[in-house]
Parts: sequence; C-alpha cells; structure tokens
Amino acid sequence: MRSRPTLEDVARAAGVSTATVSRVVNTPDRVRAETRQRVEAAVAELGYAPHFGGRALASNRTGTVGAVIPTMENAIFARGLQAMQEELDAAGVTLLVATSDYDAAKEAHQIQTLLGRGVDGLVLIGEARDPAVYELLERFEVPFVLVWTWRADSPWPCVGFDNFAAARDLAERVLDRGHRRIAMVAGVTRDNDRAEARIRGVRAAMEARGLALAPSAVVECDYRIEPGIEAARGLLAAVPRPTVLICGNDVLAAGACRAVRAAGLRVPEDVSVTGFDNIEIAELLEPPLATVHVPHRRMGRMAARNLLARLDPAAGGACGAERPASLRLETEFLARGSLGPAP
Amino acid sequence: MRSRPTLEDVARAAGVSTATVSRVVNTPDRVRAETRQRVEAAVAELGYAPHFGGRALASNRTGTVGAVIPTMENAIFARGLQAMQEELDAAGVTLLVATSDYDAAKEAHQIQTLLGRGVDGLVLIGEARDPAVYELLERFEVPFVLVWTWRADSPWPCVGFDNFAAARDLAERVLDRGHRRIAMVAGVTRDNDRAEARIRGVRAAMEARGLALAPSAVVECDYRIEPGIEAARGLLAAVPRPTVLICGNDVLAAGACRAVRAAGLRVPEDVSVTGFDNIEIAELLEPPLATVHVPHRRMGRMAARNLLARLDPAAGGACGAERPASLRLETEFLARGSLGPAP
DNA sequence: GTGAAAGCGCTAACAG
DNA sequence: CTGTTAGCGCTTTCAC
Repeated sequence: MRSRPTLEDVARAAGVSTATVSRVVNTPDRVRAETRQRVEAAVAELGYAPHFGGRALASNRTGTVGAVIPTMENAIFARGLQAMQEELDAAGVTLLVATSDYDAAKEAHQIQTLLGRGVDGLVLIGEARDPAVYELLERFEVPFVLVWTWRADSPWPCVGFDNFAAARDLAERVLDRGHRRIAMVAGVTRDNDRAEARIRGVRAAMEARGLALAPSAVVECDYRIEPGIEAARGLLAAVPRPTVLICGNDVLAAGACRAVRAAGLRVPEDVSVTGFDNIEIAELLEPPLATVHVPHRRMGRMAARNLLARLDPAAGGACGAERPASLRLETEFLARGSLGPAP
Repeated sequence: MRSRPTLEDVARAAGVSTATVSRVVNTPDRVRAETRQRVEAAVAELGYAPHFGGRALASNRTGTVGAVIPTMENAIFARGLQAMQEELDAAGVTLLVATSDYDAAKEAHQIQTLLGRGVDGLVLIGEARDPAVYELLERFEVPFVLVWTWRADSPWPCVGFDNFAAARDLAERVLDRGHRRIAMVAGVTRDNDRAEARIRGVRAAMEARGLALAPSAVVECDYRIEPGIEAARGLLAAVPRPTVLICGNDVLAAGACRAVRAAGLRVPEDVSVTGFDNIEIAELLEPPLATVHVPHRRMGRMAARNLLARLDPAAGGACGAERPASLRLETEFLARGSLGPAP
C-alpha cells in the first residue's frame, strides 16, 4: 500500500491495539517498555506520522498558536516572532503567522481565520481594537496575549512596554540637549495605540517644560521610508525650521535622515533625528541613529511562555480561569550620533 | 449551550440536513437560494464556524501550505513570504512558516513537522538537501516548489533565478571598473547552493579574464553583520590589499563597509564593496550599496501561483501528475556609490 | 498495562 | 436540489 500509514496499520504491524499505539505516541510512560519498543519499531518501519486532522478532531486541540502582526516588512516583528517560535517549538507548539497591514478590519478578519483554523492561543499586537473582536475571542474561549503594549490598568494580559513612558523619556533627552523647536514624524494613530502613546509621551515631556507640541508639528504617516521622507520634507519647510525630528520608528527616522540631507542640511549639526525600535539599520546609518531599544526578542519569548502556561492542560485547560500576569518590560534610550545639541 | 456549534446544530436550526449545510459553506451555488438563505441565517445566528480538524479529516486537505525559510532576520525572506501570502490568501489558503537557521538538519525537521500538520504544499528555499528529504516529499505526495534558485536541468520545479549567472555578471561589472585584486566575503556554502553558486560565478568571470580567485581570498561566514565585519577585516589585512570586496549578500556588505571604515579606509575610494539581494538598507547606506536586485516579491507571488495550480483539484489533484513548469526570473545589477573604479 | 469501542465534526458518494 | 449514510484517523473512557 502506497498511501499514508494510519494508527491502525501500526497497531496491526506491532500486534497491539490502536489505543496502545496512541499511548506510545502521546504518553509513552504509560506503556510497558517492551511493548513500547515493539510499537516504536513499527512506527519507524512504516514511517508513521500522526494525522493532524484526526488528532485535532479527537482531542479538540491543534498544538497551534496564531499571531497577527502588522507587517513582515519591518524586521523587528519578524525577529520577535522568531524568538517566540523558538520558545513554542520547545513545547511542540507551532506558530501560525498572519499580517494585518496596520488595518483593523484586516486584523479582525485574520483573527477569525486563525480561530477557524483552531488555534489554541493567540498573540496580538497592541490593545486598540473593536470590542466585538474581544467578544469573539471570549466566545471562542481562546487565551490570548497582547504584545508591544503595556499599561497598568489594561483589562487584558499584556507582555510589552509602556510606549508613553518610553517616548516621554526620549523627548526628555532631546530637551536636555537644548532642543525647543521639535517636530514629529509619527505613525498613523488610527487603530494604533502605540503610535498614539508615543505622540502623547513626547507632548507630555514638552508640556512639563512649558512647551507645546503644535498639531502642525506632527505629521502622521505609514511606517515606510518614502512617506517618512515626504513627511520630514514638509516639516523641514516650516519657518522657523525644527531643530529635531522625533520619529515614530526607525524606518521613518531613516527616511527623515534622507530628507534632511536632500534639503542640503546635515544630521545632526543642522537637524537632529531620533527613531524608535532599534532595528538593525539604526546602527548602520551614518550617523548612527539615536533611538529607543525595544526588547523584542524577550517580548516574544515571554509572550510565548505566558500563552503556554495557559495552554497547559495541567494548569487548568484553555479556559484561563485565573487572570494571568501581565509583564512590563523595560526599554532603553540609546544616545547615538544622529542626536546632537540644538544648533 | 455554551460550546461551539456544529454542523448538526446549524442543520437542526435551519431544518435541513448536515449535507446541505456543508454545501452552503463549501459550494453555495449547488443549493437553492431560498434554502441557502435559511441556512446562512442559522449560521449567523449560532455564530457557526467550521471545525478545522473535522474538515481536514473528512476532506484530507487543510488549505495550508508550508514554507521553510532560513531566517526571518533577513527581511528579504519575510517580504517574499508576504507577497506569497497575499496570493495564497486570495485563494483561501493559509501559509505556515518555519525557519531552519541555515541548518540542513533543522530544515529536514521542519519539513517533517509541516508534513505532519498536513500541509497541502510546500515552498522550500534552494535545492541542496539530503535525497532522503526529497524521498519523504514524494512519499507524502505533497507538491512543492523551490525558490531562490534556478538551473536549467533541475529535476524539481523552481521559481527563482540563476545565482551563478547573476554573480558572474556582477563580477564582470567589477572587472570592467579595473579591479584585479578581488576578495570575497561569501556565505557559508555547506548545504547552501546559492552561496556556492555565487562564488562560482565570481570565479568564472575572473577566469574568463585570465585571473584566479585564490582560496585565501574567499572567506565564508554566517549572513550576519558581525561575522561580515570580522571576515572583511581579515581580507583587508592581506598584502597587497584587495581593491574590492564582493559580498555574498547585502548584510555582509554592510558589515564589510564598516570594516573598511574601521581600518581607516574609504568606500569606494580605497576599497569598493558590493552586495547581493538589494534589501532596503542597501540604498540607505552611505555610500549606497552596489548590489544585485532579486525580485523577491515576484518570486513569492509566482511560487504561490505555481503551487496553487497544482493544489487545485480541478487541475488533477495534489498528485502533481504533470511536471509543472519552472520559472526563471531575471536579476538586475544595480551600480551604486559603493563600487568605484579600482584605485 | 492493554484492548474494545464510541465518538469528535465534517465531507462525499449515492439515492431519491 | 436535498437527505442518508458511511467513514476520515485519532483519542479516550471503560472494562478487563
């Protein structure tokens, strides 16, 4: 027979029942060593591998967790996932990744798709989403964890950092260097609590020193190079010109640096630029980019652990009866060449 | 009842059989409009979503294709996947991604995991792998496509480009600029036909002009910044010093640029540097990096189509009876500031 | 420690 | 166009 061997084939070959083979595969210690070896030999001989669908149907678990990230274009999400995957792999759990392109409707759709595929848990980025989505999640009784965000009174389990505090801290460093004319190339705040919190953080730092961040000094744009260049160009045309461009992330900051140069100015002598995330290019740019380091690997790893703890049947099943602990991670401001004193 | 509704629940609520509900879900046109509406109402009312395991078991298909990429750290793979995913999404197929960390054993393991999860198809990178893996693939009768590689006489369906030709072409451009002392910061060739082909390409171009690429002028290292810096540093210490560092990819080239500067030299006045891939940072570096553009998005898209064509039951099922066409994509050399004339 | 047997939820013949 | 019915491969009581 050419087709895929089943439990029954193995059972027949080993001269045992299907139940025993199942035990050998899932709970080897509950089988006598001698029997187990016979079964394992048959498994190896036939090249048996359990059928995913059959298992999912009978056990009502898939050994899969899903993640919906905004995009794979920004390597920082991909890296966080990689760390997460390593942690999950160790537990025999597979990660299913979907992207939303920073679009709330797409995200909701992807979540539904993942739930439809029977994921046992879910990792989502940020907190801002339609209440209906949270209701859906509860209805399916699928445990989930939010990453890239953290605030003290969130009703949901988070493994992330305080975007507001991190941005405020960064802005304080900028202010410490004498900058007063500050402009922001921000991410799109719609459906994005992180982008919004970063603006609020900068504004709070300024107001604490009696300065205001004028609405006209903040431009929101997609987290991509070209929009970043465009936005920065507009801001640099203001009179008087800002002395620093605080950017919503490193990609925008890379664009801002180009725009500064395209305007015949120098970074940081004429205009300073700061980023956020500390992606790899931050250090490769010339001058290297001052930014906020986000512990993306640790975040991924801890998110995985959080979820695994609630998936473990020993810990009370997938119901997540007990409120799982949120985790606040620290960010770190990295002073680098792109941030200089105010001219 | 709190628990998840089943087909039968819907059937009862709509006063039809389970078969009809199944048809409404899968092949709506085969159901009378009136009946369909009744069923759809019941589906909406109960919040029914098909159970993945049940479906997979009954139909023996999962609507999933798997991909094993070396790493997510390099955004270029992630981007290719994104394009692929978009194409697959349109066909209602989900992409399952795994990473191998450029390790053949890990890759084999990931392939097995994916097969175990019942993927309907696979996307793999490159051609070099243990024959046992190809046998496994055939045994499971799962269609697969190889990307990032292409050669005329490959026995497997490929959607990629000719690494050898692309590297030879690049080396010719380098030679055209008068360079004679050429050194290479190459990727690790073990289990990596692309890295190997790129070295061969450079060597072929040199030999065609009566030059030799000495083994000591080629250093293999992991595709990461730090090893790239280290390797370049070693090569720059040679006497006489090479006038150009041809790098296995853009990440290594970024490292090489740093090493050149760290040695107190200038790019490209003292030492030219070239990359491969054309990732985003290539254009952001100062000077911008001369490199080979790889059509990663198109590659992802076309690979998806190739696979979908063989997945489509109308096209003969998953058996892939007819040999599917390989596709050769073109690369393009991008002359940029990091490549200058030989000093 | 092991076996028998009853489903898990769905699809796909086949009949009507 | 719709219903009946027989599994798909596996897990999981419950006996033995």
